[in-house]
Amino acid sequence: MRTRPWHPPDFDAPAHEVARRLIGAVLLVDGVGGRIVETEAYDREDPASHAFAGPTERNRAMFGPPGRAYVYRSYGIHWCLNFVCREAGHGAGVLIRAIEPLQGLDRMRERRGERIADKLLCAGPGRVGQALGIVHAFNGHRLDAPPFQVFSPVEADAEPPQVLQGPRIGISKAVEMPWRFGLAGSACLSRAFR
DNA sequence: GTAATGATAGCCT
DNA sequence: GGCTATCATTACT
Repeated sequence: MRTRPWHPPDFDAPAHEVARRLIGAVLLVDGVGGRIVETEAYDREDPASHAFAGPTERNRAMFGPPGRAYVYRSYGIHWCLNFVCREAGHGAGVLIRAIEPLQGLDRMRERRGERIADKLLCAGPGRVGQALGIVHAFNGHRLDAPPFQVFSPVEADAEPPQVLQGPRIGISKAVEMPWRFGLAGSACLSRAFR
C-alpha cells in the first residue's frame, strides 16, 4: 500500500464531520484491516450516544483526548470499535461499522470462519471487531500507535469518495438524526442505504 | 429477498 | 430488572 500521499486524520472535530471524513480512510490493527466504508457519529448531546448521560466507567474513553479508541461490549457478545473525536472531555465518537478488507484476509478468516464471504468479513460493527481482533484491552489506546494505523486520503487526491448519508442502525432514540455514512457503491456495507 | 428468534453480559435505573 | 450502537440461523414470502 502507498504511504504517501496519505496522512493521519484530524479527530478534533464534531463527530458527524469526522464520521464523513473517515469514509475511504484505511484502518489497520496489527497489520489487518482495510478501507473504512461505513461509520456512525455519536455526540454528547445525542440521546442515542453512550456519552449522553455523562461519564461512566464504560464510556470513560469517550471523554478522554481525541484520536483514541473507545471499545465497548455490544449485546453481551461483540466488541465494537469507536474513534474518540472532538476536543478532550467532550464525549463524542465515531463507530466503525464496516470495512472493505484489504490486508490480512487470512487472519480475518481465521477469526471469523473460513467459509465467510470476503465482503461479509467486516460488514457490521461486531464483525469488524471480530475480524480485526479488537479486545477490551485496546480501550483508550492511541490510534497513531501500535497496533493501530489510520490513514486518510488527502483532499487533493483525484476523486473524493462519494459518501451516502442516512439514519443510524439499531438505536431507538434520536432515530431521525441522519448520522450514518457510507461509501457509495461499496459491496461491504452492513446494510444498503435508501 | 425479508422476518423472527435466541445467544449473552455488562450497564444503568 | 430492563435494555442494548449485533450476528447467525432458521423459516418463511
